[in-house]
Amino acid sequence: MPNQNGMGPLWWHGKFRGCGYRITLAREVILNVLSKTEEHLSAEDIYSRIHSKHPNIGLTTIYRTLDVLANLGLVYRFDFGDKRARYELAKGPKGAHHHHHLVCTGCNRVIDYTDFIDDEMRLLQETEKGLSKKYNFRIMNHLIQFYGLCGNCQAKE
Amino acid sequence: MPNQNGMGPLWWHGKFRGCGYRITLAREVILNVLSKTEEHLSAEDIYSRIHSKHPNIGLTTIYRTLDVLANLGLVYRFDFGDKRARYELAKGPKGAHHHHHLVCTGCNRVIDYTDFIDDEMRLLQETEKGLSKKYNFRIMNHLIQFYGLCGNCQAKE
DNA sequence: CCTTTTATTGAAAATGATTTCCATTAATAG
DNA sequence: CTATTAATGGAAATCATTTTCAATAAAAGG
Ligand SMILES: [Mn+2]
Ligand SMILES: [Mn+2]
Ligand SMILES: [Zn+2]
Ligand SMILES: [Zn+2]
Repeated sequence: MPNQNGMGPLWWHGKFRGCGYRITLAREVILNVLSKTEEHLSAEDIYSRIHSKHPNIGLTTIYRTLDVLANLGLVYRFDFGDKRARYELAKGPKGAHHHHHLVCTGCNRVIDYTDFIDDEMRLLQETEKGLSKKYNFRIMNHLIQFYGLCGNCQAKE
Repeated sequence: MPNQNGMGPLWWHGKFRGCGYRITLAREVILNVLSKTEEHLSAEDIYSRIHSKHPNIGLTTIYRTLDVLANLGLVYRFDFGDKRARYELAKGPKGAHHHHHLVCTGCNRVIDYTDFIDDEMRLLQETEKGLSKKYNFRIMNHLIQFYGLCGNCQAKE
């Protein structure tokens, strides 16, 4: 069983090696930051969380690494309307549940929710099946977001 | 009944006036372009479709107008992953059906679909109701997109 | 119509997230 | 340990979108 903590090959090393990618400090550190938060971090967010301990890891590398991770399907990239890409781990070793998002258009807060996810998934699956056939479209992924006002922002109305 | 063709107050004039916005040529023309296409146009797309006939309408105005229209809810703004915002009329006088999108990650083609929309809407409504209560979140809008490969791009695999 | 008020506009400059360049560094195969 | 070449960082470039500001033109009132 692949190690999940201290040393030894981590869960993602295999996938990396298999694709010819090298295991580097920057990549370790970036994945580490992502696996330790519930938030939806931007490239700069990650940079600033890393920078004090690893002043030699540049912002450019963060961008490049996030690109690699997104292509590998290890992270999801989102657009929550604040003009910068935000990322979350697709599925850490913790096995976080699949979820969707509530996005507040007032303050840009993002709430993860898993309620009704089962019904959603069921519908999505039927829909995917139908659409794949009708449009000859191979669906790989989906995005569901609700936009509105969080409690705070409703109060400020 | 508000006029929909040649002259007389158009369907959107009321909404505009009510919000203190003025009716201008640029706005007429931009809404006109949007109402005549099935495509999901970017600001520049609109600019180039207008420019030969109205060389005096600047790109800046297109951006500003699209902002106004989006805020009024007359157009929807989308991010289909090609690094530029794309727009479609929310509901022209033609009363286009509510729909969602299939987005090809290979060639960026976007397909409108309305299949299963009724089931989707039913689920969305229940979900909205549940989420509103649980998270005290007032949902105003939703986004559903499927990502994958269109027929052409599957062939190129 | 004519005048006044002020929203709207265009052109140019600024912005800011993301990318690209390129010389240097370091992961990995042998 | 050495060779190969992917990965990196810093500076410069990109490029969609926004801001600035002086000029223009809707709309309201006569
Ligand atoms: Mn999330
Ligand atoms: Mn559409
Ligand atoms: Zn809020
Ligand atoms: Zn395609």
